[in-house]
Amino acid sequence: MIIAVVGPTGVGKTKMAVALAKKYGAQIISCDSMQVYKKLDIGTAKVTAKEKESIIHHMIDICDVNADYSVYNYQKDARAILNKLVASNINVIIVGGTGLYLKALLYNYEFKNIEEKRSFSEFTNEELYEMVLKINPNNDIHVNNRQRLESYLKNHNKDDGIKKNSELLYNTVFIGLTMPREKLYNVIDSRVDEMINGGLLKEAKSLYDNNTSGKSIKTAIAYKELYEYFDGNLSLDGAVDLIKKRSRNYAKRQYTWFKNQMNVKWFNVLLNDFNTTINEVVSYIQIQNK
RNA sequence: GGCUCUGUAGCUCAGUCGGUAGAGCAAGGGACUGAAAAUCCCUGUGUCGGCAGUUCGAUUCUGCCUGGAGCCA
Repeated sequence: MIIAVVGPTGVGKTKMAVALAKKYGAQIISCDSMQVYKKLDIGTAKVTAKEKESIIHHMIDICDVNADYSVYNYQKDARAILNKLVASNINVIIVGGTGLYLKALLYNYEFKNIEEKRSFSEFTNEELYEMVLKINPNNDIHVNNRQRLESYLKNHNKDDGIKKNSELLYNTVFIGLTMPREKLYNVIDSRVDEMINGGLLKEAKSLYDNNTSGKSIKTAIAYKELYEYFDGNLSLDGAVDLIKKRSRNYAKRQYTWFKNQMNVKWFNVLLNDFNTTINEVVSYIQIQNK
């Protein structure tokens, strides 16, 4: 049995995953693009040893903060684990908020091995767009989306359109956790405050002092803003507000993905009565497995 | 008390030489195959502080009232 627990940041996915893992004797595979990195603990809301409740968690702390980890690596690594667990008849709970990683793990996404790393810095957006159009006349990547245009040009192999109908490869029950938007935003805001009070500044400062500056730092919300603060470009309050804002924006994007990319059954999370939510989810899973 | 500036979208502000307004951010929706906690797309009617005057017509000019900021006493 494979269960995927999805939803925006801050809804309680970690807690739900552990509860379900205990219930079904399952192991957990994390599906989070930032929790794969070591040393990014507080800011990524990584599960603590205590929260794990001795459930086995995979795909957390698997690479160096300075490493360049991507969906390509994730798919390879996570599938290896998933296949092994499935073969051993062990139940699996996949939890995480990184939609693309989840999809790459469970659907027929295919990535090529890239040898040469081409640079496209000499081209304008329009030129890149034309280049993509030549390869794929049905291209629907927007001209302004340079990042994706470059990515397409780097990764496509002649005559194969990157886009394929995505097909689910593993029989999976998708559980989505949600709550009213306003409530979620309040939870996110106060969670950021808790992180700050819980040692996030110290964690980020020690990375900063060690000149840690990989892709992870540039991408991860909280770290990139605190680096701006350490550099003197932002006040502490300004940085904290930015972290909150970007976390909220991120949560909204997560909803868009999970609502439209996969068939998710949504459950409203009751903050003061999480057990009720757990029971609802469990009874839904029971029905699905009949 | 006097002088000056100011009150326009949830926020910061533009603007209309008089014909009822527009950006950024927020917010909402969407896309997504190697940065994905990323990147990008779409969506802007709001008594233009209140009342009155001038005018065919005022958010725009004038007067008064009122909220805010500063300077002088």
